[in-house]
Amino acid sequence: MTHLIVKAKGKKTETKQAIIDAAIVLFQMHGYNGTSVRNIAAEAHVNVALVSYYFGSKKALLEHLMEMFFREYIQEIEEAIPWQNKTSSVCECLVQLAIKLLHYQQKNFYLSLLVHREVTIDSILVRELMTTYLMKEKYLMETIFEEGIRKHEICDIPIDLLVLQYRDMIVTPFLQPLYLRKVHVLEPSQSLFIDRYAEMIRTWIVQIKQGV
Amino acid sequence: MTHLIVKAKGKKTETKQAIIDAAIVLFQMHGYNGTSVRNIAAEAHVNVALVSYYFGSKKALLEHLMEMFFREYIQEIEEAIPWQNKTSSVCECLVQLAIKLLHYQQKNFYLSLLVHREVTIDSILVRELMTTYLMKEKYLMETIFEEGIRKHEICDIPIDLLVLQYRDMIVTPFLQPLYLRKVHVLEPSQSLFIDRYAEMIRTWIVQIKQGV
Amino acid sequence: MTHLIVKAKGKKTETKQAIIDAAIVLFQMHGYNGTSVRNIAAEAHVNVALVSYYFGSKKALLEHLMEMFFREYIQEIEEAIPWQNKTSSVCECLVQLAIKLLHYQQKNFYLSLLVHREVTIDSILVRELMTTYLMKEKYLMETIFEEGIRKHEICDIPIDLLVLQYRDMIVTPFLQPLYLRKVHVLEPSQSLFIDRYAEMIRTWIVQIKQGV
Amino acid sequence: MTHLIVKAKGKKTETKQAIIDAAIVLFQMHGYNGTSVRNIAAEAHVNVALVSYYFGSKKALLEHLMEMFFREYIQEIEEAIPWQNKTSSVCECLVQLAIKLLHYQQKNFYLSLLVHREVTIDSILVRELMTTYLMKEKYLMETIFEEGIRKHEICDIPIDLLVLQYRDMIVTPFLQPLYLRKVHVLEPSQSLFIDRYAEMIRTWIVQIKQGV
DNA sequence: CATGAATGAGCCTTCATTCAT
DNA sequence: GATGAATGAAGGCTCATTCAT
Repeated sequence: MTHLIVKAKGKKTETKQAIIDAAIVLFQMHGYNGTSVRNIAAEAHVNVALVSYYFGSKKALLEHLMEMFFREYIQEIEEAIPWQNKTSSVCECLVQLAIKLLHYQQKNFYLSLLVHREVTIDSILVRELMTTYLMKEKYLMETIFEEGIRKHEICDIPIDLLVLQYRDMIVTPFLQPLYLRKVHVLEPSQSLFIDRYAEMIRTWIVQIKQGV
Repeated sequence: MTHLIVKAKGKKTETKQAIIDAAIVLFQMHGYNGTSVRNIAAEAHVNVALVSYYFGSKKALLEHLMEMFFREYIQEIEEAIPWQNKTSSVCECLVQLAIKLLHYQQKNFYLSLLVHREVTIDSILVRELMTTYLMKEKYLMETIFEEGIRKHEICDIPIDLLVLQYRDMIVTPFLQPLYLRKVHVLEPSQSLFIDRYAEMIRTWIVQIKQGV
Repeated sequence: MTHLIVKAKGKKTETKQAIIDAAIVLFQMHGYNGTSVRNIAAEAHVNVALVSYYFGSKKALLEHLMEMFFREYIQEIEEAIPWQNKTSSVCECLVQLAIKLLHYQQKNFYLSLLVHREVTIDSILVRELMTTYLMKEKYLMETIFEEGIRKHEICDIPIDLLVLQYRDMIVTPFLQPLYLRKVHVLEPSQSLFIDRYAEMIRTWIVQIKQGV
Repeated sequence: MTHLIVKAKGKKTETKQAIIDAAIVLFQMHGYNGTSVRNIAAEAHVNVALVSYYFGSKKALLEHLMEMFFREYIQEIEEAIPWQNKTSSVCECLVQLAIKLLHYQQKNFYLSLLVHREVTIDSILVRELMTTYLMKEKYLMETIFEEGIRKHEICDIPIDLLVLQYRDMIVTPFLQPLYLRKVHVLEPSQSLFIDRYAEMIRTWIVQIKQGV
């Protein structure tokens, strides 16, 4: 009896996950509006009606994916704020955070792609995500840079521009992977990529450091 | 007589332009797949069939818009290569080019938005644009940086990463304007924005300059 | 329980059949290109989308109908080849086959009409049907006439022309029923028609018989 | 001045003829409903609006073509009735008429094709053509057969069936040319075809002759 | 005579979703 | 939980025709 329920629940989770995986791949590839619920169901080897059944609607499925992404993304940042790692310098902390976020996005490659692109479109959902997660992201990053400036580790450049540039470098590989791939022959999904790319970020941080 | 001909010709151009304008606004707002030909026709106050009549298909209309954008965009870069402006330094040239491209994108605000986002999706068209225009963009930018390094104006940092970062800063305001607007309270479409943003780019260029 | 399953299955078959019936009537009446999917759906009292749902496309629906017709049509011929009815003469066999085929077409009156007319238009589908079914029809009929000539029952007239003429007589009432109806006041769909028309075929066969 | 008018008129006829020719080819190939006015205009290298201008409507163009065909077709029959050629026998007259009509249709190959197929569809136009031309055709042919029976040249077989069979043989090559071409490897548009095919008709006429 | 822009209706197909089973 | 038939709206596009030039 218990076994049956567990199995049932297992099957439920399995189906739900299959839909999520399929949606991530297809949304990333063809965009939200370019992907049909039937495409997703087919890719997931699942009945069409189950998408509505589990997620309510196609839109709600997208929301679910985006929330998934941002929740963990923000958590990664929170865990990296400097006063939690008192030993290291702020600059080192910025480098480590960048690397963490790059790894997080690489691990969730397709999901990151779709989220970053879809955030580009103005909609109620996106505005909510902006105020909920991206403002928090900005706030947290600002906090780190402020700490760096306070400690005279970092030049006194306007903080918002520092954050903008910093975040940009972290996001770009997963917003324009096709550009990197085709034009720069860089493959953001490859593990070696981050090593090289982090070097660039490190260089940038060195440059904004207070000249000795 | 002449007047009549002009008027007649004007009507065609007028309709075509109305469709283009409407398409730019709507594609930018809801994405290509989120915009219907009927939406465009309605926005342009024009009969639905005229979209097919003038552009062949919705897809061809998008292609037209993208080609429009890139052709002039590349031209702006070509006109800015340093040995055409012998008086100025390479670094100054890079700043001037950045400002030019920011202005070009600001002038074609919605068009830039839609192009940058749509280039994010893998498709035959996008791959063609990549090889036709974006590889040229990269080549031209590389040429400038190479000149800078050759002249010992710029630190010997890997050129591809310099280009990547440089282009990033130029493109971001028009790829993620919503993020800038909502999170950073910056309005990339405002003329004041460029003044401030250019300052950031200038700072970055100062940082990659060969220390004296 | 069984009842429910039967009913469920019945509903699908019911809808599919309604579409088929409606399509036959309308294709026959206004031609394939003169009939819209909406016309068919309306005639079948069924949602428009179900035509695509069950048959994939309007074209595939036509193909389905034609295959339906020809499969059984050829089977009727195969069952009538003389050495399966050893008792009767070849000539009698030809008469019987003609009557069988007339009855088959009369039973599937509208279907026959549409098939024969649509076969008149050059297309990939039609070419396939030609090589798959009509060449087989020709081959089978030739075999019968050959047997008749071998047995000296039938005059030694070129076989291809015999087949052409024979098939013609069988097909015409269902290719030009309007002509028969309006000009000759013959109604090929009436059961009496075949009796009379078969007499004509019988006369023709008597004429090609070896004079005693 | 006169020259100009003549030239203008010549151009008019030229355009009209180009449309007619194009329409015949395309209607024959893809059917009336499968051909668009734009297809015709393109094939004729003529502006779209001119089809409506010269013929009023697409339907009227079809009517024009059909009338064209039937008017001359009937005339061919009228010129062949036996008492106008008193020297020859009725049977020979029937053979000659068949050959004439085959030649007429071969000369107007595509036109014949389209007319015969389009007559297959029930419509007001077709019903009019039936009563105007095809009933006359039947009447004229009956007259000839009656003469043959009266003169004891032809067996006393029901006249309507004789006419049906006779007309059938004449029309079939131009109603089902694809069938003849693909299945029987006969090319009704080739001049040699008629020689062979007429032999078949001759044989048929010999068979319905009063045995001596 | 000829043009081509414009129209509104219609084409076939696909959409996200619902519902009875 | 899962199925697949069913729905009504909307998708992109083509149609025959008109009309100002």
